[in-house]
Amino acid sequence: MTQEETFKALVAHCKEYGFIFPSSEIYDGLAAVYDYGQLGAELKNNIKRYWWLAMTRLNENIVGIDSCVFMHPKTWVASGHVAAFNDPLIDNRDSKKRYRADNLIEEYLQKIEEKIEKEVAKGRKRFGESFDEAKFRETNPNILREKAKYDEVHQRYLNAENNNDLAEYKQIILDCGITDPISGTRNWTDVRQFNLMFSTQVSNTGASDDKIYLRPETAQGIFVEYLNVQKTSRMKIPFGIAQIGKAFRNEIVARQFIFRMREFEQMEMEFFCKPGTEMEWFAKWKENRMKWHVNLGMGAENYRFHDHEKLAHYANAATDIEFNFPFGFKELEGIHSRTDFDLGNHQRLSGKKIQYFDPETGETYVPYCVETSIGVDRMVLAVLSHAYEVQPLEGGESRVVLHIPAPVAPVKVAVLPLLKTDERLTSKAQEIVDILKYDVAYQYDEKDSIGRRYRRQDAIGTPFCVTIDHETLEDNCVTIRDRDTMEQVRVPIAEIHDRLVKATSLTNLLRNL
RNA sequence: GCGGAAAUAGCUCAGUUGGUAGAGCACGACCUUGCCAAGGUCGGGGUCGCGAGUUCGAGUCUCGUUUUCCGCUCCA
Repeated sequence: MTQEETFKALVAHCKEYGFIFPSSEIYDGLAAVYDYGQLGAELKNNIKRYWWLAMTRLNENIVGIDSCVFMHPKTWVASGHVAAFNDPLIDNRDSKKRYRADNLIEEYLQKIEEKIEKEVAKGRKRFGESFDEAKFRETNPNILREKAKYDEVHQRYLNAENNNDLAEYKQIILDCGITDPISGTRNWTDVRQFNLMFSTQVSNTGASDDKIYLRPETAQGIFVEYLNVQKTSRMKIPFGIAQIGKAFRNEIVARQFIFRMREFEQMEMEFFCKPGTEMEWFAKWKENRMKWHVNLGMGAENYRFHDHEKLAHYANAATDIEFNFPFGFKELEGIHSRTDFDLGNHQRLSGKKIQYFDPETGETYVPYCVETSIGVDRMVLAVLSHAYEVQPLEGGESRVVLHIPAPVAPVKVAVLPLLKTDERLTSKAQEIVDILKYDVAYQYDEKDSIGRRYRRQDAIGTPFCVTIDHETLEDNCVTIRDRDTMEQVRVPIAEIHDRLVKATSLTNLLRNL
């Protein structure tokens, strides 16, 4: 299978076995929205737990919070989201290219200015020393014509911008005869606003400006709670605040399964430090985060850093951790040095002092911030796409197996009586379930042949199968079958609890960090 | 958003020139079997994505629409 076919097979597999479903499928689905099923939810929760414990328990100076999707509208003015993502866009049907409508008009105006300057230059050449530029500009008919055109279009453009009048943008483009620089045609679509942020309104204010946004990132929840957390936790710089939560972005094109969804989940940590030390922390968190990823055991060669050359409006250093997805190396996590951009802007807009008094040096400053930001859904996709294998077996057969790292696998162990018709075996199996169920996610299965049951567990990534056979009744031992090697070992029932907990809990993963 | 392709049972698919919707797997019951997807019998499950149109008659032809995939585009 090609990588593309494998990816399609994975998507189908996720649906068939209850990991991930297209949302609202009975109504034909909703584009780029997916629901997590019974197994996907367990997998996702385990991944979140791994991150949360690695952040908040392994670092004494990091605490976790849970802030709301709804935030005061000024938040998004402070963060720069309102200003940065309101572009009116237009497509040319012939070249299939998309442009910012305002840029097209500005370029047109610029060309008029150039024409005027050209005319002025001509006049200067013609009249030489005696050239009166000011008078020439006021009297030359060519210039006056261009100037009038410029003023009219400019005024309409400003009005359109102020009123956010999309139809007027298009009318200006049509009236000015602006053509596509590539196709040279005027075959334009309507102008559309692609605002990144979803909005809704709170209805109890009665005001006309009661629009609020669904947060496009969880980070701002951390920034606006910075003062509360810093004071109540008695944290001293440097310290961090972690959060897991939903975020919403109205992507123009949301595709590639759960890689880019309009509703998604983030795990973000903002680490506050003294200005001037941010590059040290940036380097430390790069290393720390990469270690967290590689520690999952999916192969260090499948990760790489990608440093940003073009920096976002808030950053003075930025890198991505990319993962080798079936469709290539793509961003899995971002690590940004955000300076004091966010806290500084919140201080300015809220009028609240967001400053830290350093008791050791006696300095007062707005802390700098290093952010680690990872998409939970992308992490789920990384795990699933790495885990999926159609493995050839002896005799020309094959099995579909998910090599999910045991500590994040949705089901850790399957308890299987060899025969369902022998009550001694099924009751023994129930005893084993009772031993395991408080600490280990399990499935009990007595249906179909033992081989078929093993394959079913392989398909959902269960790392271990415990099988109860007739010998068990004699020697109180069971076999534990390994998902990846398909090998079996015989183990006393008294040992299985500790053995399985050790092999599947997050604890050992965390110990290696 | 533009262009191309696709949509039939839970899954993978077949369905002839337009003429009574099928297979395998899966699912349920029973029989047989028992360590890597065994066999048998019986059974449940589909307004053929949705909506119009053409036609005596549409899974099949036409148009629209939704969703998915691919390419472009976008992605603090």
